[in-house]
Amino acid sequence: MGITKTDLFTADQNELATLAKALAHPARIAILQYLLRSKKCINGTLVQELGLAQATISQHLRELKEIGLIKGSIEGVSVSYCIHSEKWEQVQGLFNGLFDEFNNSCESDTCC
Amino acid sequence: MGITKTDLFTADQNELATLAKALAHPARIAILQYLLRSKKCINGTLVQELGLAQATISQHLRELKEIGLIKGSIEGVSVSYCIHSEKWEQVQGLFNGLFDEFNNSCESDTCC
DNA sequence: TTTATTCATCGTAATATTGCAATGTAACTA
DNA sequence: TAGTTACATTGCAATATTACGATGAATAAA
Repeated sequence: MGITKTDLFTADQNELATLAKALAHPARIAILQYLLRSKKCINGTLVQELGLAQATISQHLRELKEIGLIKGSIEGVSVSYCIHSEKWEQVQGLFNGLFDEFNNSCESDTCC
Repeated sequence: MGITKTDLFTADQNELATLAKALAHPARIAILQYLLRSKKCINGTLVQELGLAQATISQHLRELKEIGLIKGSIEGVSVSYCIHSEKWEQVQGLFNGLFDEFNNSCESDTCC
């Protein structure tokens, strides 16, 4: 049915899945990496950088913005995007929470 | 067109996106957490635990297996799944690589 | 051998995602 | 004001995902 049954899961599970979905496209990974390295970016630069159409980039930027991973501020004619630090730290925390469950349960003893 | 232009991106970007996609569903997060906590699991238990149909769970398990995050071994009538440790560590490494770019570039100075 | 159990696979319906051309909108410029 | 620039939004086509009933395959028990 193409619709996820979110009511079956915990808030954390849904949040983690939603964040993972935001990262689940190489263009969005590339945008985030570009942002992390150059502090900020604009749509036009990314069109040159990534080779996708302007409309497509804009759509990916909107997704990242809706999730809260990035924020954009108008600078004259163009829009400057940058990482949303607080959210980014929260994301790191959630993923590390998952990874820690592995490190705490599996690394020491022989599981499977 | 519903098809990702993977050729525009690096291997790492595509790999990270593919892994994120595997985590981009709360049922798969729940399965992984259950596995991390109880070392192993079988389809039937997850049906009870998650409340999704058996066919649906099987499909999610297959996705996780195809990516390499888990592995399954036949135990009589049932199939026992468990975390694939090596792959899991690799995943951790890739995500941490992304997170580190943030920690190295943003945390110290005032970016945006 | 028949029956039950457990999981995988198939087929299908509903919905979501990806990508882009075309168009809309807001701000700067002459 | 008219034109230009930089993005956003809309509308659409192609493809992917999610979910589940029905069915298939393999093992164990009677």
